[in-house]
Amino acid sequence: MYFIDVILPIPLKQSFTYSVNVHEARFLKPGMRVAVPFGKSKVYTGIVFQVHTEAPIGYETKSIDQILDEEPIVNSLQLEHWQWMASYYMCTLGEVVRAGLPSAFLLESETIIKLSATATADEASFTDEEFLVYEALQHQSSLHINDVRSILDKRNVVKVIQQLLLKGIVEVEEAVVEKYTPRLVRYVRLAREFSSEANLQELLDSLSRAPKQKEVLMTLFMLNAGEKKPVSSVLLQKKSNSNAATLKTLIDKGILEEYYIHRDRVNYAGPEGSETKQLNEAQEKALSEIKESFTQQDVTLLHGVTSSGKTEIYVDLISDMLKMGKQVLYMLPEIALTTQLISRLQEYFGESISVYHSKYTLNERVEVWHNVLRNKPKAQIIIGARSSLFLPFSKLGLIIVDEAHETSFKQFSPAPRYHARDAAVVLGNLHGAKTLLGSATPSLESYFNAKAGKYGLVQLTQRYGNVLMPDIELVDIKEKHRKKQMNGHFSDRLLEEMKEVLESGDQVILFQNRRGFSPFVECTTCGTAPQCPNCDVSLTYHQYKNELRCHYCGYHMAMLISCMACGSETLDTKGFGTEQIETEVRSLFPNHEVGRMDQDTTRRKHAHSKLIDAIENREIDIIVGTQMLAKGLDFRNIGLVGVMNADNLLNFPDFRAHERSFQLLQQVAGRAGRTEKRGKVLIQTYNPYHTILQQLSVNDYEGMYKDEAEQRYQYKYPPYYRTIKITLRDRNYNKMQKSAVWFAALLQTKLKEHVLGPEAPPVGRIRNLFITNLLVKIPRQQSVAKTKIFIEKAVRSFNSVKEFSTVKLSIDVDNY
DNA sequence: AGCACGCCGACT
DNA sequence: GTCGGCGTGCTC
Repeated sequence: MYFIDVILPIPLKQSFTYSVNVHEARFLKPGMRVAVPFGKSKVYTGIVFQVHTEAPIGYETKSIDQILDEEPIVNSLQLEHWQWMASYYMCTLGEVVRAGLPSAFLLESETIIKLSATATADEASFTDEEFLVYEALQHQSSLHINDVRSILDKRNVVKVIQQLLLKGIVEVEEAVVEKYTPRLVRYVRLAREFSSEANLQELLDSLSRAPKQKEVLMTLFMLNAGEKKPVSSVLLQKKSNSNAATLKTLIDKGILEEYYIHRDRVNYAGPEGSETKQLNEAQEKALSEIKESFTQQDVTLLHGVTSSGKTEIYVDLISDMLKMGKQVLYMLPEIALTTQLISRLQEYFGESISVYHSKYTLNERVEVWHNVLRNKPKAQIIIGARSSLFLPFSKLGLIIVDEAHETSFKQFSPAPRYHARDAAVVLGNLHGAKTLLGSATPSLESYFNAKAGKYGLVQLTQRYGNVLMPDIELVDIKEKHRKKQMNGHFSDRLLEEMKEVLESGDQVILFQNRRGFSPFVECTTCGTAPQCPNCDVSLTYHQYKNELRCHYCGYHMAMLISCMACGSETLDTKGFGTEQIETEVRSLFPNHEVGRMDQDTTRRKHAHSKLIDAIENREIDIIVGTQMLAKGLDFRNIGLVGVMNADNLLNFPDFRAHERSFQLLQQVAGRAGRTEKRGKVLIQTYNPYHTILQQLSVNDYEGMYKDEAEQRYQYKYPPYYRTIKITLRDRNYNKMQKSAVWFAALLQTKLKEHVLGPEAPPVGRIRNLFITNLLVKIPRQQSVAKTKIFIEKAVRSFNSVKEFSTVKLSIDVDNY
């Protein structure tokens, strides 16, 4: 007897054992996919974890339905990495698999019903609902569960289907559908029988009265003569000025043959092999320091100010790796994955690059996966967001984590709640590869690790081409308000500078941080703001659709005409987001083009790049935007950056608010003055004497680091203490509260004062679930691994309490 | 997590 | 009297 342990993409700790026959056992290898029956009626796709002969005790194994791969699609290094991830981030392997595999690899089980072949319908015996389904099947050969749901207009349709099954009217078919369909390109060639000279001549003669067809053939010969490349039907049509009909006639006559070749969707046909830019002295020095550091350390932090030319250094390191035949992973925060950077790298490496992130379609992602798996030439360098760390690399030599301080490298939900920067370091170790963390404003943790000697540290303090650091000016808007020198949200200083820059023909960026300060609607009579019915938040106002929307659950409604509480029509939109700034700018500068860049305006797939193009082509003079503006964009003619209000950033209730503000503001500032002129940055604030703003204005990262580190030490926060956040959610507030208190008490038996909470989060209810948090702090000298084992044990106890069975518990390791 | 099974309130 | 609510237990 042979068995396989299968990882299913579900949040259950165990792996599942199925029986296989001897042939299957010989064929199957870890990393292949199998379709297996699960529970009463489901079919899941799982990954084979191991093949063995030990019969499990306590239950009967089921046998597998189907083997889905010829070769493993997941290699052993990945499995090892994924196991680390599951254990470190306290989640299941199944959850890691679900996050790691393109969803097209995880086939879905879909219940499909069909009219039974032997059906002898006794329509009189039908209930109304049964009749509706029966009737629908007269028009459609098969129905999906969801179709039945919409036909009957209710969720629970299984009973109806069961009745129909019982009566022998319908049959149920459990079908596993392969979602991935490779894109095929049609090519044509001359049929073999005409390959001889004589036959060909005869053929051409026979076509003397079909000039169009002859023309097509002549074009085909011409194309073939040039290069020995296959000729696609599209190309042939175009070159010969013919149409699909002519081509079809030739194929039907048997003169041409059509054939299909699978073509990768993701391909680039740009110029290739540009010479590496000559590095300047500072870059050369940094490069050799990095190389030196890599002889001692596996991880090196490159701290280089904005536009110091980090990318050129990366390019150098990457070419070294390619020469050694190693793969390179270049990770970026999703938001920075702009065409700008990608095309820049393509100039150097051309076709060796593949891109991988969530905006790509399922098919594209499957293709990149296969290319990496087979170590294809075009998959030597992968540029991707955090999920690219799951790709089937076999000989990774270097991982670059660019903008390594970005918090979007951390996944917060669903599980696995991993930090891609940290997971990359582990992945690097597994491959014996080096990891380079690049940042203009390193996170405190990384800088701390570098200072402590855990990582190498290389600094680059000069901007490329001796461009000066921007001149940062703080504007006290408290005073400006007092002196009545404000025009809406604009101080006189900001307006002055804007005018000057616009007159000189340069562009202006206005930065408005929206976070925690979205526009909402308030009744000026009674002060009521419309609330989301499912979450504890005010609905936010979206001007472009004139509707109210909840950011947490997606609930939306048309904008109200009168107040729901008092009925008066004195509704006012409060708070200012980018929309309002945009409106104000338009009326202040009616002769200039204004563009807005935020989630609303860039939601559609190409909206983002269109906007960037418009800015680069200087079709837009003033750009109003959110954080999006700060990341990975490289504009040439920004004379001024205005920060509308720095305070809502600084006052954010999080222990990293100061660090984040510094990082964000410095990045925004870095957008200014990338050419010969020195850029100007104006920061409007109610509190110009704030230490962070002062440090920012003189570009004092080191000072900021010292102050912040001191604070973290004082208040027992990372990097000095590690933290694990535990979240409890339930529909019932009291149950949620009670369970949290119970669980906190259990944790405290061992972890004592290092268990904080329960504490309600800023938004205490989302999607009708009440939420509370516990925080476990782990001092340096305490074992993180042991603490996790203890927490896991506590979770098991928690789950065995019946009263708490509906409470949802989730764990976030390193929740920062 | 899904999903089925099973036991109590609000309607035809 | 049924439909459908959601508590409970299970998945190889």
